[in-house]
Amino acid sequence: MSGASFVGEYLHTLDAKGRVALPAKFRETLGPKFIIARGLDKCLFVYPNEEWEQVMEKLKTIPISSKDARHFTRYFLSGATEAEPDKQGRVVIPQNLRDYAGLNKDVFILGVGSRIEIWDKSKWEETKLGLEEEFSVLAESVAGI
Amino acid sequence: MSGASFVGEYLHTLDAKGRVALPAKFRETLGPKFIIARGLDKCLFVYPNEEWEQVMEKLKTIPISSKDARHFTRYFLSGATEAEPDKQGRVVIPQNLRDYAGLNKDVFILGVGSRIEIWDKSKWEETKLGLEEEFSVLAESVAGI
DNA sequence: ACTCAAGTGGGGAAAAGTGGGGAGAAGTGG
DNA sequence: CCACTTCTCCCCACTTTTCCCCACTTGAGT
Repeated sequence: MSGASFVGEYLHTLDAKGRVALPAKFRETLGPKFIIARGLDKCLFVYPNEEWEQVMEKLKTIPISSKDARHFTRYFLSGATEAEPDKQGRVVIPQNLRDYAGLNKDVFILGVGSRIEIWDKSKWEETKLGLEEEFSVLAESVAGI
Repeated sequence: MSGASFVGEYLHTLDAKGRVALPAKFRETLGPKFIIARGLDKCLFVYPNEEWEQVMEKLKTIPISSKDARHFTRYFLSGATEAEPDKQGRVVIPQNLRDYAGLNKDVFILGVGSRIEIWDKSKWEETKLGLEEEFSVLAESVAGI
């Protein structure tokens, strides 16, 4: 059932107009319209529409009367954007999202199963170094892989 | 099905006449007429008509016998305005609402799912700073994203 | 070596956002 | 009831941003 399944690591560039080309391999699965939002660990999450619907469903169940919930929803949704790529397969990343993820010229685009992530190059390289060491440890704690 | 779904963050200006341009992306969904009301956390809520109907439905279910409820309803509804944008897509924000939200020249307009919010620039920036730190914590507790 | 697809850069038309003038309606005082 | 002021709203004009399109570069495959 669960639709998309992205994998891979791509190094692309953010041009002067704030655009990045999405990896060709991801385009078909993403479809003509999708969502870019603030993600955990200061990267951006890119969701195909179906995945986004599910996230929205969850958010709707949250009562507006809880202050934490209101704030979370506000922050999360105001930091999201509906994107559609141009003829060359590029999307514009809005300024606020670029700031959030600290994106400079070079960015990594990662396939992470049901979503895609966009990272600043150096930030991902650092993170990755850390992960390499922990990898086997993590594998055990996460699941019985 | 579930109607509107606003996302994004836009920095616009309130001009000398008390007008703001609504983001072009929101206009179609909002339609030609909509409601602006006092919102929670000292910002303004903007609802498309359908969403407003639902809010009204909820209010009706509140027992009039509760004093808190009466006060809330009174305050909430008396501060609401029906707005329709001019040819340029701008709406006038009445003085009482401007006061309530402490709006100055620069305002942020946020898409928050079923509604839009209007914030004074500096107030939202402060609020947002606090939220950035809590984001990962809230993400876990609120939704299993 | 040639071809084709993917990624990158940039120019220019169109749209979005902003500011302000002026006619008409509404409110106020004589 | 009329004259005056004030406020609202409709429209025009300017600026900035967006996005659509064309062209170049690189690298992989045949």
